[in-house]
Amino acid sequence: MSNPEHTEEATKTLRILAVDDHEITILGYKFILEDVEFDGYNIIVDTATTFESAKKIIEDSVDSFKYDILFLDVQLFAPNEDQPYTGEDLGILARKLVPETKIVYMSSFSDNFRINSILKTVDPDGYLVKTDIDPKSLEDAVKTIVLDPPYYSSKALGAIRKKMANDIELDEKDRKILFHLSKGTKTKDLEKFIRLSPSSIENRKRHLKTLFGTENENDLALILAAKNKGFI
Amino acid sequence: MSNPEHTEEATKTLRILAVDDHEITILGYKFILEDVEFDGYNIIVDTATTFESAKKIIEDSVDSFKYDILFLDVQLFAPNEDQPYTGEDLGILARKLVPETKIVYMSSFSDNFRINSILKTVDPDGYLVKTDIDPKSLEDAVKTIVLDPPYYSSKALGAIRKKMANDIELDEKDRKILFHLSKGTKTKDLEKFIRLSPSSIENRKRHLKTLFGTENENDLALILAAKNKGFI
DNA sequence: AGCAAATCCTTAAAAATTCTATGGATTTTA
DNA sequence: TAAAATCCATAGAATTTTTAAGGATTTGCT
Repeated sequence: MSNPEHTEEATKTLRILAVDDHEITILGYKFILEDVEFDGYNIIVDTATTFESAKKIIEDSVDSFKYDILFLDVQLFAPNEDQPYTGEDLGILARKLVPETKIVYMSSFSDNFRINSILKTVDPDGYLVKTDIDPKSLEDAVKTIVLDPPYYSSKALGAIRKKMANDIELDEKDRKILFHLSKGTKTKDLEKFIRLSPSSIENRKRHLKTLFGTENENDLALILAAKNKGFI
Repeated sequence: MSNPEHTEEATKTLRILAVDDHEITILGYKFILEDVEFDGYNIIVDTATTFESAKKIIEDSVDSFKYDILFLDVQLFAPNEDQPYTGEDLGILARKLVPETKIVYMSSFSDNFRINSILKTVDPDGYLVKTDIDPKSLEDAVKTIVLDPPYYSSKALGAIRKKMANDIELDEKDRKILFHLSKGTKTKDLEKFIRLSPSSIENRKRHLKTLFGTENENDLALILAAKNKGFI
């Protein structure tokens, strides 16, 4: 279990860093979290609104106190301004720098592809879909994450459940095909993202359609079925 | 959501069938569950201690009232008396007969292989490892399962987390090899369970050992590593 | 210790699967 | 309707998996 520096009984401190590009959201977390009654802990919430500033704060913390929990927004930047780094990258970085620190993700929607990816690359101690969050559940989350992780919010659990219940097995190339198709990439352009010949891509697409029970239907039907089963 | 037959406001009834081969365990559930305060529901717990009796009760219920929740013990029988049917079979049956009924599993230990199998074949609305259960968590479980399933107890979530965080991909044959090896089956006897030649099995075993980082170690090291990552 | 059984490892050929290029039919889009 | 994109079938190439056979090593048992 994470072990914050503290004197024996007096006031134990639980240090949290919340990273979200919306200032107002951060204020919400800070307001709720610093109010949580939890086993005599004094909860302190620091904040950051950009990848760079969060990175700096975490790096600085390595040699002094370390944070007990990191709350990371999955979508650190607006999708159109193509910033190179996301919340996922920040989590990967943090795992290296401060492995004992618990990491919790928050995302606006339950994007299955993203959830699956983060569960593999970061294996966070918690995953909260924002619409699931209210003061009480956030409090539950903090306690569970400290005492007996992981904590997954209801919608996150829904995505995980779908994935676990699935007996369709896809390899990396299949997943990439589905992902890029769902982003609107045209079949003929897929070869730029996936190291396969156009005809192989077509073969795999046809194979995917039989797997998902959308034979002789178009690509839209395929990606809808894939979404439905939690792959995208 | 499941909709038990009840008159408008008066007393809504929540019907539960608990199946476990240990009488004493059932009494525990009954005692706790019928005491739960839940939104004006009157909770009734019926019980069964064998596969056959449970099957009969469920079949009979199809044409009258239907149960809202089934609590099923994973290990319905002692492992030595090789009864043909397990809690998993009962769940599969129930899903067919009464698809609206919520199904919850309880198991004595967090056997990853079993959990993974049940999550695929039955996709239950809840999975509780018995050592995680106390009156409060059981109450939470019932409420969550009725209102917003699924509910997975802490140790079950641990197993699920391991699985989701894994990037090792095994096919059915690999999984069978691991499973039978872990049961003590000798390599030369594996071919009776898996449609492969002895030399293929050896190849796959070697491949598995590299995947799990136990190259040049014995089979025990392999199955320990596989257990550790949640595959067995 | 010593024997037998089981496991481990290599090699090489057979079998199966996947990839690829090509050409043409069909559908979608502008 | 013309052009572009998608869909589908075929067949040879490339890759991976399976299989058989041999011997080296380890394990289990008396």
